[in-house]
Amino acid sequence: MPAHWLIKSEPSVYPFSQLMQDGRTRWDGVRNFEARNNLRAMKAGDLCLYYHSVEDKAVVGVAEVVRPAYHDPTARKGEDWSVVDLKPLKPFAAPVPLADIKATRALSKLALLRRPRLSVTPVSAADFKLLLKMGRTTST
DNA sequence: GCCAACGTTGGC
DNA sequence: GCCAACGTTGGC
Repeated sequence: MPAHWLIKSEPSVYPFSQLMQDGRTRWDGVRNFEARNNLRAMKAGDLCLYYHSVEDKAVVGVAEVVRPAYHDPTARKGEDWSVVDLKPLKPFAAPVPLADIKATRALSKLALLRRPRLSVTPVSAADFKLLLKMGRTTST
């Protein structure tokens, strides 16, 4: 059973469409201890909801972890940060806006709502499934 | 080890 | 563009 996560990116920095074009990317630049620890808990095959912060404020797709955590080559010398490699899986047929997530009682425990500044958060299997459904994206 | 100051994030 | 929230840093 793969675990589920939600990762955030500002679309002006690295949108999901760019991940689609690239086919694969190194998820670098995470500089928060808790987010880093979440990255380190990821396994190949885990599924990540891709959330666009700031400009879109919507979940826009699903990505898959293709390489588990390794040292972030963009970290300053001596600093201990991690990255994973991701590939795009599916764009949402209907992006799910933050406002809809907030309006959905069943999602009230979602870490995105409770820890809005954390860039890598775990998602329960049930919440993941519901968000896929809200995004009208059936299979991964 | 506490806590004030600072920087960053991200919703509004 | 503003500002609240919060993680991090550094002086004491």
